[in-house]
Amino acid sequence: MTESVDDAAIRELKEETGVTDVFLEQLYTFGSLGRDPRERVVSVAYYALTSLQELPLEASTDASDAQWFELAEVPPLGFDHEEILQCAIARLRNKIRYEPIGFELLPARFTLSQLQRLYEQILERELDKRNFRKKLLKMDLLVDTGEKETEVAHRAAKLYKFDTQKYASLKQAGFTFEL
Amino acid sequence: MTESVDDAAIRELKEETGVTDVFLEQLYTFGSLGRDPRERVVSVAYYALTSLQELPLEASTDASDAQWFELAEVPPLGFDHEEILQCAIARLRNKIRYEPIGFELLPARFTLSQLQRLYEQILERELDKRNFRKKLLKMDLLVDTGEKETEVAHRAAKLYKFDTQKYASLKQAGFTFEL
DNA sequence: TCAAAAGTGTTTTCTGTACACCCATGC
DNA sequence: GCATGGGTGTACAGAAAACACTTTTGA
Repeated sequence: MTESVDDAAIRELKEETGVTDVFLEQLYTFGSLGRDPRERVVSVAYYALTSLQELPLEASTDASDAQWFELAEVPPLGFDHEEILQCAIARLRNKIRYEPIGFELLPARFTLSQLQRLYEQILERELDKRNFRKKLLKMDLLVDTGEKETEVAHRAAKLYKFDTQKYASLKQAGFTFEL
Repeated sequence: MTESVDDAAIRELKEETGVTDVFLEQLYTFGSLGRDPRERVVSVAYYALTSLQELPLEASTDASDAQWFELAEVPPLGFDHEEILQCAIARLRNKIRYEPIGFELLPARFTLSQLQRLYEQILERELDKRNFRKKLLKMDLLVDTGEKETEVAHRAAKLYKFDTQKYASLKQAGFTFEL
């Protein structure tokens, strides 16, 4: 009674996974009859995006019931939770095409190849390396941090970060991020 | 307890406005504290699209509290209902660009000019007549009904209808409607 | 010196945009 | 015959797509 639905989502995410300060957005409200055979339940589902590399330690190591799975390896889920998951994936696939949410799934500094692999996995198709770089760099929303990868057994790639401020002001002015 | 949230939306819409059998979609769930100062309320909002021309008679004439307004003439709304309305408009503006929901706001048979005016009003910018027609007809989703407008004081325009079947199968095959 | 991924330009094709006039109809 | 909106094609520019080799680095 004293907590907004958004705040409840933030709290639950933290309690179950230890994850805080990430992209979190309301997904959909599931309200069909019989989704839980025990009683009538309406669920306001949320989804969060974060980078595995930036998970808080406790999230990956503590002994809670929550675990991380590769999408292809998610075990059978209870109730209508498979439907909810598919709904979230559909949202991500749509949204990533016209909003820069891909960056939420990467560390703050990332290489262009990481970014490209991310898009390829989510969109489930291959992208041309040169065209991909051309397009993204032309938007002028990626900042070269001057740093490079370390501990790789090949030529080290430049690390970029996403210019959130600049995106916000461009968006204000009617610009649409589009891949 | 015995009605799904979707069904409740369908029922409410009918009770308040007499409108049935229209596009109806869940919009967003509003769950902040204090949205209703009297008590804690979580609202699952829905929005519907229909053509004024196809409204059932009782909807426009009966003496219920519900009324139709031009968007620019909506009076001050209670609680956070202004926010909800803006959310619906934002959804419509986004969605109309990549899904064929504009047709939900027109009669089953419509002219290309009607369609263009609709898009211009929702997107709030002018479109070029020739380019608009070229693009839409090229998608091959509009069927010429062979009929024409009547009772107009100028050359009568062809009436088209949207090919829902064809769109469904194209969509299946990966096609995306885009304006 | 080899393996592995980083990085880089040009050409061709397609798509979007700009633009102006004749046509049909009712009054 | 005139006012009103219906209907049509072309030229140009910018974006998307196709495509292959050299560079850097650690092992």
